[in-house]
Amino acid sequence: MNLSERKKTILRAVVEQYVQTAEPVGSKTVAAELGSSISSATIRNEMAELESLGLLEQPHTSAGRVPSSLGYRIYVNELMRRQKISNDDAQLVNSALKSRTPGQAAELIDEAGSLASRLTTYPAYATSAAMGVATIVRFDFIHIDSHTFIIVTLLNNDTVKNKLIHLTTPIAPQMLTKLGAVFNASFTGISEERITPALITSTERAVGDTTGIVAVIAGFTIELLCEAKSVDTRVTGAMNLLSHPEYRDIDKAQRLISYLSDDSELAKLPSPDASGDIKITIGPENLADELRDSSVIAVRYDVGGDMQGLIGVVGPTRMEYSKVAARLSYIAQGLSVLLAGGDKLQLNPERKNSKLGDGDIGQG
Amino acid sequence: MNLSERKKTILRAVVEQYVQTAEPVGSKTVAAELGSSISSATIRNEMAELESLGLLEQPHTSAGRVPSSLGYRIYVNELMRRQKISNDDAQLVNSALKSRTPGQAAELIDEAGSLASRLTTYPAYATSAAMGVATIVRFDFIHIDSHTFIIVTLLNNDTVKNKLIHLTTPIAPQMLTKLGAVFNASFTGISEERITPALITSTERAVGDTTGIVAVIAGFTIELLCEAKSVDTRVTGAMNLLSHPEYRDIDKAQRLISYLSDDSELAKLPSPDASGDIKITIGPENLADELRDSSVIAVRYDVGGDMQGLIGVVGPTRMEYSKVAARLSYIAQGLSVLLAGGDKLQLNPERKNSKLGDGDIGQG
DNA sequence: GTTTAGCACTCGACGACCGAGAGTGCTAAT
DNA sequence: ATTAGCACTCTCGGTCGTCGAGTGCTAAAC
Repeated sequence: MNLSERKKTILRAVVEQYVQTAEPVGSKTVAAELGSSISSATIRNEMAELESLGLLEQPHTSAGRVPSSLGYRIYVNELMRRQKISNDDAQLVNSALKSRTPGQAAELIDEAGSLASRLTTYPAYATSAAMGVATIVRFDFIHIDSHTFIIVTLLNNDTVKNKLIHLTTPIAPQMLTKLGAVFNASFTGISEERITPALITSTERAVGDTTGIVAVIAGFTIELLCEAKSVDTRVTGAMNLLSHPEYRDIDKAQRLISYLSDDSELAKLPSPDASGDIKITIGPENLADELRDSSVIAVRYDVGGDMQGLIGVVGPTRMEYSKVAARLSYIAQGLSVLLAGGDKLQLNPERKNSKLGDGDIGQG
Repeated sequence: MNLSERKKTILRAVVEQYVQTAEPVGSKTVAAELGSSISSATIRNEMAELESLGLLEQPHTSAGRVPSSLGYRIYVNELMRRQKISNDDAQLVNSALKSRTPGQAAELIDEAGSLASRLTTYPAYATSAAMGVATIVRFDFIHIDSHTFIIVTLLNNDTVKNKLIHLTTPIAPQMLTKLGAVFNASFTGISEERITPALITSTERAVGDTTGIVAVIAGFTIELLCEAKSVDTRVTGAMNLLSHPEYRDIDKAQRLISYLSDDSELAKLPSPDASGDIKITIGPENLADELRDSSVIAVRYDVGGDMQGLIGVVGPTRMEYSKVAARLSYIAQGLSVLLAGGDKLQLNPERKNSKLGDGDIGQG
């Protein structure tokens, strides 16, 4: 959109003022804002033109102007000044993320979501990092007693999953050893859909299993791999909505909140194309009807390999886009570093209570 | 409280009517309700007496009556008719609880909380079953490669926890074996506070550890045991509040919601004394100021041994106490059965995809 | 003595009305 | 092209009066 420099200045002033006060802004206010280099009358003319261009709207005659969603779009694309996250907030993010024990990816992501919602005062959503293809790297079967053993599996994303199995019929330790050998030979490095009934039957024959234990372990494996592949989305701080005037209408707030609690809908939320990218969708740009007068800001974080996730917030179109974007990116960046950086344990004989990964996240 | 039969009938009618309509109920309405066996004038007199007894209140002259919290108390103690859960709802609970893979206690409890909130339309809270004393039954260390190994621990509540450790300095498989022997000898069967620095130092000396690896494993153990002992409370369906007229006032709703998001406050919520018991606290009976005009219904579930948990809902004093209590008990009962019933795996060569525990919950 | 019909009274809810104030668009002067 | 001035418009907040639900009281009926 080709706007005169003055129109841009005015549009920016209107947006920024409105974002702060949530009330239609009039020509006089803008004039004051702009240091009275131009009179309110001139601004009135300009604002009328901006309105006919579809960038501003009037709630009613004799009210000030409010940015239209197109207006916000122009603002976001061309007018917005990039903001840096404040030191205090950066500190907060760093310490919150680091307080989580590494290796607990899911919790780390939850924490990131909660941070996002606290730092922006909007509901936040975070999806767990999904991996392209999940496989098992290694199986171990730990014999506890004649009726009990533990399955321990190491996945290709460096997480360990286990399951305690109680049996009604006894199982011999030798059988477990045999199972271990066979599973490590045939079930490692393959994706979930390659664990076929045929594979299971042939494995049963190989170890001479007539009890169905092979099928149970295989079933557990499939479950694990599915779970590792699936993204699940968590929403935090939904009630933050209530503190914003556009959601004073309880029904409106409730509609949005219930939309946000629907996992299948959540999956359709906009997502940026590249890592670190910020995707902003404003009002009617959103596909979902429920988001027609809300905006969504999402950033992507990557975790080496082909794992990646999303973290974003939902709020009124009247949003501090710049601030929110800065904070989200910072959190996403921190997540990437912590998740990808690995949690190599630096042993240190001096210290008694070794704590993990003290690397800095580094500000962006 | 000694009330004439007629007063009881009237009080019950007022409570039940008010619970349904959320509007002050007048003498005429009660008369209609009671099949016009008594006139509205008589009821007016009775209601005036009930008011002077402190069981009813008038929002203002010339409005109908509303139960006072004392009124609700009498209703709950003496007047309420026990309700049974509907078949549909019982079905819903059964299938929802059973859909969770057993052994995942935390998820099961989450599901129970979510059920409670859906079935009652109020925010629900559920605490994980806490065990009196947590100890480790067994350690296993799985050697992956020279710099990596897995800690697998079996706790006395039959859960398995693991952690993947990446080292910057190599570790020999023999060392792991030695560690296994020592940890199983000295760190099993003891509670967290008995893992002292002295014990750690002596263990380090016993295995000849100069790298601090013993301290790391001990630290992990302490963390685990603390985690196992701690109860954590989850709240679900907080936004359900919004659909009830007493929380139309956004600020009021927000106050309560933010109260419910405070873990330390949550711990103070009322809890029943015995398993299966239902504890109902009405309005000002609640200790917390934020709950002064809300009611809390909580039921306890037990899981063998000394593990137990809580599941409850928070809502306006104008609550369908009977219905809510019935549903909560049913859910708690289901939880108890599923959690305590153990998840013995019945092997069955016929079936390919063995599923677990199909026992019925049984209606109560 | 208890119950009931009748009636005057009270008080909040709802809608109409009105003035104040903010902001606009237009016109004419700079 | 900009600006001062002005008439006009529309919302917001307050006041006022009506309406209706519900009460308490009194007196009659059972």
